[in-house]
Amino acid sequence: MYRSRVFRGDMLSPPGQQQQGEQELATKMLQIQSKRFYLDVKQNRRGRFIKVAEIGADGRRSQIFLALSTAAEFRDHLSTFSDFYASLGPPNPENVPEDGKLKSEMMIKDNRRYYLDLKENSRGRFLRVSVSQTITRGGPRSQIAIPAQGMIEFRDALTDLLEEFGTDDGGFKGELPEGRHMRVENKNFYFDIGQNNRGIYMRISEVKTNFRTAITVPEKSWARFRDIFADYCEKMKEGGEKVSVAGGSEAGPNAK
DNA sequence: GCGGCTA
Repeated sequence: MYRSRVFRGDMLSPPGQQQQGEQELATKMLQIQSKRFYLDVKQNRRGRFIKVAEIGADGRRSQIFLALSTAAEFRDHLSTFSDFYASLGPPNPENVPEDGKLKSEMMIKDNRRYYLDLKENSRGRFLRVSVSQTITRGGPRSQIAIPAQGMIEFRDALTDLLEEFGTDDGGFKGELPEGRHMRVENKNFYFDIGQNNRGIYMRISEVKTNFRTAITVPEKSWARFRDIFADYCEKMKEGGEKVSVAGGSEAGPNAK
């Protein structure tokens, strides 16, 4: 069983107040055995996605993110996995496959790989979903385990959300800002906005007659670049006396 | 009332 809510008003709320322009469009909670799963449909400027959070009985938390298109793929896999699970006999302690993987699938979205493994251990059977290419900065682990008995319930909840919000990831679709050119004395700078499978970026190129170099700045960090730049502008305005810009956590080329 | 073979 699950409970659900849909937020209408939040879709219209100005970006920035929640999670830096991230809106929660709907949420469902399902209790599967000792675990709770939260399925949150969210949206930011990159598009729509579902955050799946697993809360263990002890309060331990892990979560994965799925683009809506990937969530749809996952939903279809869940049907296949639960069919397969239903066809299985009782666990046989003698006949365990390598690493206990009864059935596996993989999904790829941009630079992420999602591994779906139906596994079994002494506690029973479960579907492990793990995500590779994850920047693990002390955050929750990108891996969840759904008890096999709950796969159908999970699929149905996912289906409800996908029926309401569709399977279109949305986000930018080639509507990136125009590039710009700036000339400073004998130097030329170009600002180009691009997009690849890792996301949106700005390419800043310095072009002289026989010299060209460029840096690529992920969209995620534009604001921080701007802040640092602005900070230096301020510092230089204050006068040439004690010019010292607090470095903070932003490391220079010689910092360790 | 869990619990999912590490970094």
